[in-house]
Amino acid sequence: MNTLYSPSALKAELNAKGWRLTPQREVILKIFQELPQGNHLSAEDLHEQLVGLEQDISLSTVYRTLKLLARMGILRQLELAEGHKHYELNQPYPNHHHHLVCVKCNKTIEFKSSSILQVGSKQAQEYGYKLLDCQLTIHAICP
Amino acid sequence: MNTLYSPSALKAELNAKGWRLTPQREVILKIFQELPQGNHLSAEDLHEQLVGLEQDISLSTVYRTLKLLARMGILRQLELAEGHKHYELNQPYPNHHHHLVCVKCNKTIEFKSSSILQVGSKQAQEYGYKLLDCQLTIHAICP
DNA sequence: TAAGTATTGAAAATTTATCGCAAATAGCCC
DNA sequence: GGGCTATTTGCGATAAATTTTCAATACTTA
Repeated sequence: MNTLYSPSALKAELNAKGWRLTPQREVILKIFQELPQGNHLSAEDLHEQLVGLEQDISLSTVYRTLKLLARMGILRQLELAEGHKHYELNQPYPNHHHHLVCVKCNKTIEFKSSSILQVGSKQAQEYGYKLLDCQLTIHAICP
Repeated sequence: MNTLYSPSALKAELNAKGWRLTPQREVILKIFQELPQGNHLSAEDLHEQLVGLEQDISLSTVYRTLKLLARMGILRQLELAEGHKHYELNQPYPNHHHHLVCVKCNKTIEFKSSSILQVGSKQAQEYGYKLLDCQLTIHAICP
């Protein structure tokens, strides 16, 4: 899984696969890196933030970039109960976490568990897959 | 999590919350109960199966029923990599399983892990949530 | 069995995400 | 640094998935 990405590290990783570092990609990654722990953004959320920052990035590019960064393992795609995908930075071990979601009110609680990442790594390894992300999602109803 | 639902058990569970047992809901649950292990259906898939069975259930009702049964904890909603939601029966312990998904080719492998369900139950309990479902999704790239 | 409310079907509307194409630009080589 | 080429962007159009509206129908309960 990923470590912390400086712009140049991002560039290296992109170029290694024939992709390019663009200002749009850099800005989007920066936003996720500066997002407070526990926050996550949908494509629309992100687009609005960018407009607020006077960074004019089209919605298409937002979608394309989110997909790309998730496929690189830099972002993780969350499927919470909101009906659309959310994204957050895919952080390595000590910050790696999972989600407990109330399907009624959509409230989401983060929690950590070292054993889950172990199970995930082991499974991926067993089948020879390259691990990108590993997330436990608990659907439940809050009191 | 759920046990096996007979039509009358389904009726009881529905009525307890002011909902009704309809032939549509009964047929849809039956289809999932007879689905071979490892299969899962999208709303469209299910609708096609129903048409094939000469069960004329509208697509709206299919969507509504899938959502309802998932919220009751009878079905689980899977977010694999296909771009639309899939559903399967939410089975208790010995059949409870998780998914390893290749984000490139969409191939999905099921695997079991008793420890994950334990982690999930513990977390839900800790916050006083009523557990509906608990699934580990591993995103990875196949060889 | 009748009353009252939940549910259904059909079509329209929304929401979410992708695509095609021309213009812009990052990376690379000299 | 300037030019070449392939990648990326923005825009609008489009597609796909899901929800909503509303009148008609059908469960439940008393």
